[in-house]
Amino acid sequence: MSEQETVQTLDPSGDERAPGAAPAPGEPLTKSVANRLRDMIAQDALPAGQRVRERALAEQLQVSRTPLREALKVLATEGLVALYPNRGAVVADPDPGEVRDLLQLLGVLEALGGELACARASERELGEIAALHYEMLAAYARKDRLTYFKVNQKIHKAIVAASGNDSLIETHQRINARLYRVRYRSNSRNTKWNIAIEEHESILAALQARDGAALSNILRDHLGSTWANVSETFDDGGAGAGG
Amino acid sequence: MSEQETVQTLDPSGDERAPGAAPAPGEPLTKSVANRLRDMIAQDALPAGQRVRERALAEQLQVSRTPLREALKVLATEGLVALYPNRGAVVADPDPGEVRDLLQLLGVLEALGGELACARASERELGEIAALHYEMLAAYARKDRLTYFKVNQKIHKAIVAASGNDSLIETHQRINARLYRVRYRSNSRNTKWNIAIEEHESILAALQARDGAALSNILRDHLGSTWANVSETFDDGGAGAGG
DNA sequence: GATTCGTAAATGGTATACAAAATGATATGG
DNA sequence: CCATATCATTTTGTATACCATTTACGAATC
Repeated sequence: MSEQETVQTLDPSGDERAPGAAPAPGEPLTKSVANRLRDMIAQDALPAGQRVRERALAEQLQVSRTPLREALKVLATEGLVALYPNRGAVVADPDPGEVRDLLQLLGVLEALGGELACARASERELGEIAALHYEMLAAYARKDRLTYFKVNQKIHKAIVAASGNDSLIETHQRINARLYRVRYRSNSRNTKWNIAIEEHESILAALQARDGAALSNILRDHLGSTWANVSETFDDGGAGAGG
Repeated sequence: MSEQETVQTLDPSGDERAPGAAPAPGEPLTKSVANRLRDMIAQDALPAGQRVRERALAEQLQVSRTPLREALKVLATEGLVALYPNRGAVVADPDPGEVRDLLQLLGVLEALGGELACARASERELGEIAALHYEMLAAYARKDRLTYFKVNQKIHKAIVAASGNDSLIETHQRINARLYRVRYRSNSRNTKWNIAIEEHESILAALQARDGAALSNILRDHLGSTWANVSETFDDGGAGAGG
């Protein structure tokens, strides 16, 4: 029960919005449904690899098949589900190689984000990131893995957001969403927690020094460490880890 | 007339496939329609900023509104059209700032692609890229801007493809598609053609030397040059160019 | 003459109905 | 007992119909 409660608060966007069926007025159902599906995937209400039955899900969400199908097309474009012609949709279940590729991609996205953030971020933004950093340290001290994970996500999101590059921000969000579940799973088993903390100290230092080149390198390496952790959570120990 | 003929051969995918209404058997209409819409946008059959009338376009494409609407949702997710609730879809018309952001993003994507390509590309792949390079030089010698543009696109696509990172390849393709029209327009007016050629010589040299770090930097700078050219094609000379 | 309000036409949003394909069960033959 | 073919059921794909919202046009009023 408490497990369910905890998971329900998971939110890849990092924003705290009502997860229930509270459609914004005037908002198209397709968009609302797509948001709800993303949450359901992040929370494992739609587990990876599971087939999606349109009628059943439409009934569950209290909408017709039309907006649900449109939403599934959107999620498929985002890579969160896979569409098989005449055989429906399946929640994406990335294999180790794909996760590795995505993390590599995320690495350069965050590297650019950090570089731009150093050049453009306001003192207000840097202060907020520092605050999140200390929030994260607090969660680490309490060994509160869930809070740590959420705050950690917020930090990386905040750094990229400070870049001011909207296309980068959106792409980063998109790729990150595809990795959300895998990273969440990895977070609950990660044994090299202290290393991640050390790297985050470097991140904050470079950011506050506005050393874009340094931050860029650190962030890329940091995502490399993430792969090292995530790959351990795969049964085969991480096929394709070499490179 | 010849202008139309020329434009009809434009193809952001770089592949030579039939542009007409030749739906693959068993392929969902949504996918087919989405492909056709992408082509129409690339070819200016759907000009940037133009409103999309669902009923008229559905009739023109000989499909019902349902698959067309699903395709529009996909294109909107890709950033090729903008959706306004209850007011329909408009073909995306990126402003200078957005183009600059997209090129910056494309720069790091290609930088990663080049770095990985140096490490992983087969001799066969390197040979093909070299061949494309000389094709490009031929087009340059003939001052054949259209061929130059298409081959240039193929080169960059081939480099990223040689990275072996599927997520990177797809993301690159996605971002590139959003820039296609703007870059095509820029290509036909570009006055610094020789600079681009010189940069491409460096690209090929670094690639053949498998110098990933060098290629990475060159590609990022190359996209910076692209922005320098593209920004000139905006009426205001490129607002937001500073940074 | 300009502006505002009202009405009508058009457009997008959603639901439903129908058609085609795939899945699974069952029966039949080896 | 297993393999295979056939048929019923289920599910997806597409088209159409209906409703809500927006927008354009015109008339009435200030």
